[in-house]
Amino acid sequence: MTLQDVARAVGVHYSTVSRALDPNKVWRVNAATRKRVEAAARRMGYQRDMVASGLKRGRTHTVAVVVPDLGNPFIAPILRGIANRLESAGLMSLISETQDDSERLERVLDHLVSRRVDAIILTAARLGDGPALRRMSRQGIPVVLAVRKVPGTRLPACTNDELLGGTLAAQHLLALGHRRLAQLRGPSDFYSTMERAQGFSKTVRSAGAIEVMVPSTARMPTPEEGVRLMRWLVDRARPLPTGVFAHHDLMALGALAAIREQGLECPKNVSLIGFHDLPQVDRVTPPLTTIRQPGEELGRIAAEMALAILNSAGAPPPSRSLAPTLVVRESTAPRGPASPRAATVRKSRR
Amino acid sequence: MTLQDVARAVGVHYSTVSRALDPNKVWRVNAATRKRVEAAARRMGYQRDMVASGLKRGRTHTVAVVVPDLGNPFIAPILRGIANRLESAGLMSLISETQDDSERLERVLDHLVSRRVDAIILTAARLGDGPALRRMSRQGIPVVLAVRKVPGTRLPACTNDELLGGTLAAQHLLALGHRRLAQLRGPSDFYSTMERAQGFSKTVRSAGAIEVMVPSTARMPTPEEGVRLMRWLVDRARPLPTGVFAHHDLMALGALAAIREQGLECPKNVSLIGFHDLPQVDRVTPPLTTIRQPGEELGRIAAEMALAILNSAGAPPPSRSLAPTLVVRESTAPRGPASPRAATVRKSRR
DNA sequence: AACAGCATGTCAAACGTTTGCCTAGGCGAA
DNA sequence: TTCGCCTAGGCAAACGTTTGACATGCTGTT
Repeated sequence: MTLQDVARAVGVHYSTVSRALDPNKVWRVNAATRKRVEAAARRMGYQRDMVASGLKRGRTHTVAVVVPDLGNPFIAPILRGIANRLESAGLMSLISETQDDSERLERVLDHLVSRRVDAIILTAARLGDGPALRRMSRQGIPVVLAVRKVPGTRLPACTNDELLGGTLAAQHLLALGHRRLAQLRGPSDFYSTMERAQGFSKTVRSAGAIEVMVPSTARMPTPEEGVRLMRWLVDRARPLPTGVFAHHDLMALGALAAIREQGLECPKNVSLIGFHDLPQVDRVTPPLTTIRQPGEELGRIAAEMALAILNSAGAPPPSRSLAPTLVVRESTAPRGPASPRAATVRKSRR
Repeated sequence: MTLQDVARAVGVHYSTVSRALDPNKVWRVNAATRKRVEAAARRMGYQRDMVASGLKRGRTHTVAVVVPDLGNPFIAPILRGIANRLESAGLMSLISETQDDSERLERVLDHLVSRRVDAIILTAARLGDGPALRRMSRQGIPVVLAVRKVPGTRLPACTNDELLGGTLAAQHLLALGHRRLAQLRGPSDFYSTMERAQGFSKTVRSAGAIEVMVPSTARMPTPEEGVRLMRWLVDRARPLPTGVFAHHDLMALGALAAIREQGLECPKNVSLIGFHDLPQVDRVTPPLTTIRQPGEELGRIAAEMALAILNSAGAPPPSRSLAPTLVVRESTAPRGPASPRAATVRKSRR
């Protein structure tokens, strides 16, 4: 079923059919023939071959979405935002997972230039991804960053306002009266980790409160790493901070388990605040106080930035950062008097 | 950067370059020239244009993955299984979401034929999707079903063994001594709902226990619908069943809330078992007993079925159903003596 | 010496669109 | 009538690959 077939049926040249079916070229054809062509095309179930069209026009109407980990629940809404926004513009999303592996990212990117995707949306880049991305730009493929920017590149990015996120977390804990705070940091090669940490620390410091530094950061944002870092705090920090900010809800969930495993209670002995507002964290015990990131909107805007580049072929759009919001639930509480029970437990561990 | 460019650099005809770079045709070219071509190609950073190749060969190396709802957490692992398996075979996945809307599915499918995808993997079809799928088959595009089959089509499917899932749920509750059971069913136009319900009912019946029928089914598998159906049970079922099977973890989560809201306790007054083993349901209170479906494997196998069709161009592979497993946690417990507290509460509601 | 057979390359026609350019009328103005 | 303009449509050259058919030169056989 090609233009030829339709043309034969109508009795015109196939180039006429092509034009009749192209909204941008339809003025070149008589209204009456257009009608006939449209009717025939519909009747025969003709569908333009986007592959041939892509070859000729150099536009595949395809955007690659590269994610580190499809299993991470906070990716899903972003993907959704991207896919839906693109679809409404007639583009589709080609997805691929890098498993947070730089070498795999390089392979994937090469493959994508081979597929002549119109643009690449890279979610959750790592700090070291700069060079690979520059290669793409040199090939002329626009790259848009979502979720995490990578410094040292001029790429447009749509991110959370991580600084604000860290600040909100700190402000909340401070407002509850906590004076001794700590954070369980995410992987050190995430840009987001740097900024979140900075927002938090700065706010704590300028309020004159104390931040207990956990020497290590998470290797990956997982519950297991949350357990590990929280255990360090419970084991080594004297006195125990009463307010803790975990850089990822999954880590917070792990921290919660670690707290319990040491005979402590949240929020009685320690208030805990997470990040992302993943689905179901409102249903754990205690329901998690967290910083909500607007995932779907983030994806939508990243897609819009990509579209803007494609349509204007001009200057890259400015980066945007979206404000996260504080969601107060029950894992944070006003600082009570020092708990004798906690003291006992701490002693018992030496 | 085309074959031409490389050819010029090496001093051969571009068709020779094409062959030198194609593993299936490389025997047609001298080892020495092959080396020179490869070197030049690498040096110049040549990447075969898959669009042109796709046009010529009629293979786009692209498989469409159609999902109902990217927000549903049990989709993510499936997507992952598919994407990774396809990628290891050199194909990529084009995703699109239908929002469980049949009309939108039709539009998407049309678009996909236009893109000449090699195959379509449709996850979570609804019972009414048959005709649209038949259209695809007529166009010659192989369709593989994942997660849910649609009866009345001969399409290969990779699904859970839903019958077994329902059976496991019932057996577990029966083994705990429960004699009065109920299920909160999923949407009635899901094939999975039918089978799960049947597996459950049959097992209950043949054990001589009683199934209290909830007259309504969920409109969507959401917590809200879980609340609604569970409320019906608590309000209207006399005496209250002590073992309840929710067809989806999200519904179970809702049911949990409904149970609590009525002053009852899980698992003391009612044992609750879910389905899917979504992430984090082991961290709610009480940790949810559930039926685990092998999501990633399910996706992987669906992808393999698609690949099998593409490679053999012959008979469709047989459908497969994967065995789910029972994951016992703390939302189910042996039936205790009738709880006086529960009785009180029930009275207080009249 | 003639020739079959083989190894290696080149040629050119596809694949289905898009699009710049050309042509054939029709029309109004000079 | 002649000219120029306009509209509508046809023609054919791309886009970058793939691949059957063909050309060339060489080897070994008779």
